[in-house]
Amino acid sequence: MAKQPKEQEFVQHITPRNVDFSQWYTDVILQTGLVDYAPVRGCMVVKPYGYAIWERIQQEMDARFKATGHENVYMPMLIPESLLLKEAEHVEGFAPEVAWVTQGGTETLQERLAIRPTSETMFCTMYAKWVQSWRDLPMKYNQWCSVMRWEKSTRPFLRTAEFLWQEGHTIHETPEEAQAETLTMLEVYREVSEDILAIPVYCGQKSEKEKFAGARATYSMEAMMQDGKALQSGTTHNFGTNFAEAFGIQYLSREGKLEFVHETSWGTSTRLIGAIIMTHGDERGLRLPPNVAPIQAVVLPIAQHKEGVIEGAKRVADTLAAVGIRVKFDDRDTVSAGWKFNEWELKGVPLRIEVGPRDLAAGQVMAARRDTFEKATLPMEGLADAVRALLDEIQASLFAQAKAFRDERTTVVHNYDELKQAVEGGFALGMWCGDEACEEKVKQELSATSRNMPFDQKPHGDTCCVCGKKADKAMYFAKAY
RNA sequence: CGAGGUGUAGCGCAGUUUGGUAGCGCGUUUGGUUCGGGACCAAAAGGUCGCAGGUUCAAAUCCUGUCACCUCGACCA
Repeated sequence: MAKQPKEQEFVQHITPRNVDFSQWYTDVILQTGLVDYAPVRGCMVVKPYGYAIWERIQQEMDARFKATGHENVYMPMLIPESLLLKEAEHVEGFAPEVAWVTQGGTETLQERLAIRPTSETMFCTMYAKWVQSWRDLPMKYNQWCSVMRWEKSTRPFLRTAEFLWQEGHTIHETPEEAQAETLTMLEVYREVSEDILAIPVYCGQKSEKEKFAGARATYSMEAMMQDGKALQSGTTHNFGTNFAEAFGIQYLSREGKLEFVHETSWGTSTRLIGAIIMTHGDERGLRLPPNVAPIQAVVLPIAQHKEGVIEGAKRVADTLAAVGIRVKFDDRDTVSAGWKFNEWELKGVPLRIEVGPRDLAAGQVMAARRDTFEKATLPMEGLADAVRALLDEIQASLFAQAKAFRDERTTVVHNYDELKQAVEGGFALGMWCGDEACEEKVKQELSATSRNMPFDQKPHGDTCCVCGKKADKAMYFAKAY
């Protein structure tokens, strides 16, 4: 084989993750072609392979949004300053990182326009116009868009100045409905994270200190990365009537009285891609769970210059594609088979299927798993079912590995010493008195933060793991991205 | 945004201390041989040394500024 392909970068070795996790992450995202750095500070270019993963996440999320009664809309990217100023806590929270448009063409604008850091204010403005009666409620809208936050330090997928996300915004008649919506969407996020991305998460409520600017209550799902740090990978908020009061979103109730609506919002972003990388990746690169992988199986003809091999391998690929498996048929003759093995391993394709002359003669194929590197011969007969079963197994195995890692590094702590030790490379679950001073102390001294308060945890005693005072809530603490 | 580090060919790097013709490996192009885990031989092409100023007869090398990336803090999704 004389010629080599353009995709040269794949030759480079990846820094082992246990040596320098940050460098490993950078190596992986660049070498797998997920993203490239943009000529604009803090911005990333999402390349085809990275965008394909995002499209898979979108498909899974969007189907569940529809199934829970939401519709997609699109709001403008520019928000007049006056709108942004209406909810005091909200402005205060976002002001430091808003980018402004001050000029249109050659004219200086009368009122500057914010490039949306989030769209609560825009949705509220429109909802105030659209709602008249209790019969108009609920309104449950979502939008897929990008937002901009002028961040000081950035990393592709984890924190960038502009990022892709979805933001759901809903308004309801009663506090109970709004609360149910907030928790339902958190459950949708958990399901996508665990069932599709194979990322186990801790769901719970944020502390007062950590909640969203303008929210009455914020909930999050927190995933553990392979360096033991927490990644907040989805949030839902119950605003109560905070924004409704600021924006005058009122309706005539069943009793004929003017009432404020109860509002929620919820979001997940391309940060989830960062979570996939840092949860599953290894020394060879990405490991994509089959349910989110743009390519679930790559079919490689082996010794493809020999007669009938390409045709035989193509039939295998077609068989799998016919039952809906996402297959890539790689018959490039410009690189060796060994080259392709390494390239697809780097890109994290869950299953590699080799079809050579000997396999074709024997009526079988060779299947190699990306998660365990195990190889098995599969008979041609009933191949699609066998491949499906293998993909399911890989999906389950990646989740199990991630969960075992997380559970092993989650420590129940009873006092400050245990807390201190636990947040070095993992999560601490302890009782907390609810005092912000304790969070501040942990942040200052241990550079860890409160993550969330689990719903389903029984208290492990009743003394705060930070100050020792009486406590009635459980709280996860961890260093976080 | 604070402290430290890096920026030289598509990629990875040497050269900078002590200023004096721009180097190496991989990749790329062409020809040939190979082909079940990153092939081999031969020839060739490829760089205003991150960017902008300054010092000097002369700057990759010294000075100033600036941008990007990496590490550790602060802030946040």
